[in-house]
Amino acid sequence: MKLKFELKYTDKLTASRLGTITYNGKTYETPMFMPVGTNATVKTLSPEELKEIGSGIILANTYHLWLRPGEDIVAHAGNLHKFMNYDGPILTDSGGYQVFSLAKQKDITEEGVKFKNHLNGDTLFLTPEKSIEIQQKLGSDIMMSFDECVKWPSTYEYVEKSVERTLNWAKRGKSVKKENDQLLFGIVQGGEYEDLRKHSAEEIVKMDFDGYSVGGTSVGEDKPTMYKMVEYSTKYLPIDKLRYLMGVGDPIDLIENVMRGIDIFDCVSPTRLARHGHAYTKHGKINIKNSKYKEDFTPLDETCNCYACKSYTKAYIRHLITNDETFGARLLSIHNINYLHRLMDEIRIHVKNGDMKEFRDQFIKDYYGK
RNA sequence: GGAGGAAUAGCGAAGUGGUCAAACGCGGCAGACUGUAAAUCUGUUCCUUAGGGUUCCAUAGUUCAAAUCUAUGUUCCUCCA
Repeated sequence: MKLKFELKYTDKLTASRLGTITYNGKTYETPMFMPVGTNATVKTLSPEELKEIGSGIILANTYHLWLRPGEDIVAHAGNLHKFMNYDGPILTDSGGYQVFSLAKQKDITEEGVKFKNHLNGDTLFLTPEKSIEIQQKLGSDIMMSFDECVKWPSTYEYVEKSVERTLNWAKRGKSVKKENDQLLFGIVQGGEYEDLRKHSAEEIVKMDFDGYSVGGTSVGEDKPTMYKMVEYSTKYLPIDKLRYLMGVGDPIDLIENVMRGIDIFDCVSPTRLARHGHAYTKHGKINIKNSKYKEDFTPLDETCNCYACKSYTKAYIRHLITNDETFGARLLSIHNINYLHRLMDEIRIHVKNGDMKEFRDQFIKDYYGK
């Protein structure tokens, strides 16, 4: 079944938007946060738990599923939905992030990217065509173009070349796409350079993708730079298509970037931080391993409605985490993803109310205590 | 009763004359994490007023210098009776 996006409302004071995604008879509201399940699982959580906390689209990763179990096995299972038992929408990243996190600069050529398989040392070669072919076999609902996620900072000269390469790759990927229900998104790159972002966005829009991503953020840049990168990108994107900011999930960044016209976000933070013992709360991020929680028999966040907060205390979760008990990671993952989903709920209300700036300022006071 | 062996920081364990406040691991205390090579990684962990001070079972020695060598004692382990 095909995923459909409808823009419902645009804020007058900011670039914030409200919309709906319909898929498989269900409607999801945007702006939305998407949990990451790289390896065809949102680490420690079942699909039922994800639905319980209100997850909509979730992510999976082309590169990792290509290596294991292999796209053919997923295809033999039916598709990714059947393989992992998730009937909500699934978005696959193209492997573009692995160009940033795994490849060396010299491994990147016009043709594609050479990887050293971290599992057995094989040399692998991923191209834009190959990435789309794998994603088609995986059967995700939203496929991403294969791009180069450039490290920050990078020189203008390097980013300029990289943008051309990513545009080329987008075209090549699109050319092998079959006519089916899968959507394909283009990705805007261009580093922190306004004219390169503009060029990247305008050219990618000309290719007419089903939606657009802002890439190349959350690679170590400071927040003002990230926000600029987003602004330089979204202002050249068509209003009626979904806009996805890749890899961003810090609570304040969700608010700031909704205000800059983003509809959907993904980030590993809630689940990784959970496994490392951290919880988002109304009053900032806490480290449950800190000894001050040893005898704290209150919930992670008094204002939270999640399963972990309804039934368990900080002291107990601390005990689980310090003993490497998986249940602790699961409780914190439930809590953190739920926190981001509830934050998006609030954001939607404030977009509708037209008071996003006030909401942002109050959030900063509560979260950072200033 | 006899014969061997061992005692090192919170725990385990290296070190067997100077480069030793003492490797390493665990535990403890903190920190980082952004389209997940991440249930991972980093720092720190005798005391300190930051100048130093006090350590390697105890005591007495040898030596310019001892965790390291000697003597005695204490405790523990193994084997034999």
